[in-house]
Amino acid sequence: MSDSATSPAKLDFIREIVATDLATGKHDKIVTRFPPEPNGYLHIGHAKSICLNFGIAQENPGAKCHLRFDDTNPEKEEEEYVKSIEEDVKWLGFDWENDLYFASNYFDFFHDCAVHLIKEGKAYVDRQSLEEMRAARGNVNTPGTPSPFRDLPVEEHLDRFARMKAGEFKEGECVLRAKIDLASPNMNLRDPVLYRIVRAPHHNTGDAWCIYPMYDFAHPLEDALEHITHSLCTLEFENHRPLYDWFIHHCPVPSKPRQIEFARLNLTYTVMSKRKLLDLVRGGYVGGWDDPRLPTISGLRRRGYPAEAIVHFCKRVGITKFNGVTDVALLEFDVRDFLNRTAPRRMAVLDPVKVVLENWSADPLAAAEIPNHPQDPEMGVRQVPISEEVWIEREDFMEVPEKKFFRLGPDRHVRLKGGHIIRCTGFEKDAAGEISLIRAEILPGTIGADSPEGVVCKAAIHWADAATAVDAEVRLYDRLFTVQDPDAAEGGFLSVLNPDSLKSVTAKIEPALAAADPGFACQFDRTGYFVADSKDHQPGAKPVFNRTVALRDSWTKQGGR
RNA sequence: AGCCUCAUAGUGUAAUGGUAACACACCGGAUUCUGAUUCCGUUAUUCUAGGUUCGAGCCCUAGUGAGGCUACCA
Repeated sequence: MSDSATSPAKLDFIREIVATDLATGKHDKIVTRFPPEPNGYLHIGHAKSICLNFGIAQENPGAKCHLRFDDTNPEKEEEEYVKSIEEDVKWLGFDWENDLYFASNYFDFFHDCAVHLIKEGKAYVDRQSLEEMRAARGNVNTPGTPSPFRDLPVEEHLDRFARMKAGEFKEGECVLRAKIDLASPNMNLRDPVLYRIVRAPHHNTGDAWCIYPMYDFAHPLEDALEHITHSLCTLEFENHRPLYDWFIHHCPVPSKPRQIEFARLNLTYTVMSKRKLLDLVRGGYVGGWDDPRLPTISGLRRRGYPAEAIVHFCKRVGITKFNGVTDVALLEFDVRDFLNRTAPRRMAVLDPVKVVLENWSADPLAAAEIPNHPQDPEMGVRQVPISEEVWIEREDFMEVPEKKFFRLGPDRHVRLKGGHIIRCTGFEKDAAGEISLIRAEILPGTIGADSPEGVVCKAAIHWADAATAVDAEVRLYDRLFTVQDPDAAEGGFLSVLNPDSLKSVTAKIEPALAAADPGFACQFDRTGYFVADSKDHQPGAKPVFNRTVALRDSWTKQGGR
């Protein structure tokens, strides 16, 4: 991976700003942060943000990136999510070192800032109902109208806020709002809510608090407290920036971070909404957050996607303000590219048909010596047992070969990869008309040798020795969704779940593959490779893959993507 | 509708105001004991209309199109 995408030559607009701030002396040390809310598992979209924030920290001497949990809403957040997020960030290869923070540890500071704003006459406790507030906010065409509580004396708001904190009110009875501009064309500035009452245990602070700060209020304060220099977030927060700056300006904060927005990652055929992923998990449509059909980091990990490939992909898609949809083929290219270079090969037959080598004794071979990687000799070779009966892929034989079919058929030759060239001498069918047995003869002396004069052998196929192959459950994964915009489909996104996203077959796998991992199962995805799904999906698990399915796609030229 | 943001091959991105390029995808060819990989090649791009300028993808104006905002979520 040493192409231009990873070289420092190109700077995206955010890195450009960082470089300028360094050059002009505005900052001498850069601090970024990745601030997930622990309300679900991380997905490939988060990976883009992680690579950006931690990437900038890695690229600039003395810079660092914090991992901060933005846990200001106790109703949605759980400890399980905190753990999974830490694990996923680490797995991607990033390190926050000692800079692990929780917004919930700043609750006292947020509260002090709120009191400060009230004293300054810039915040007030509103006792209107939710509906009243909504109506009074107006809409994009009509300005809002002031709450009757807006201009009560400061002391009264101070008292009221203290009683909110003390738990004297019910949920929804009152909120603390900033006093900004009810006529602003930017709805975010129409006296946004700062604090609301939530009676729910917090994963970190328990029941110490019954009032919780809103994102718009808390986030700039969190950034300032941690001396974040560049607070990078997605485009939907553009309209929130004036508010972000307002809080930085009016609260007693120790630094002045700058919010910069970039486009979130959208992938074709991929649902990235946390809400929808939650629905899939809770509804039992998938096996869990780490189901390999999900675009979660943990799902991709189980699917066999290497972290390096994901990171490289994130660098390649770049950082802009253009909200587009990236073809998932770009991601798959990186996965293929990485696996192709690093994964040792093994053979497995997914849809086996037995071949009897009738003249086996003419040139018997105890074990075929097969390279672990076709281009990398350093990966060595392995001995694959072979005997007079082998399994081959059903689709590697055609009773009546098509024009461009190069593999086995009646009286045709094919190479058993690493072994002999064989010639088909006959076949049997079962009652259903399916091929049940293929008869063949080996061509003695063809191991490690070119085809003899006059023998046409244009393909090498994979196989498994019938005597030693192990039966293994192989799961075939395809995309979970069949269209790229599930919302557009009738009946919501669940109606476009791909029924073929998961199939299971019993395959014949070579002993070396079976021995690699006792909990072994195989997966196939459209990247075209088998990858190991060790059941405990250890970060270090080495994927292995076989060519079979890699070729299936191009053989059939199936569209369907 | 008001405000904010964005607009470069099919997709994602590059290009101090100076020859529009890279990757993926596609198509064609060569090599190949994986129809993979590798290698070579083809096709195709600045939303529209004005303006500034010797010169505009870049600056200005208007239009068009797309996304965001009208939560006691983040």
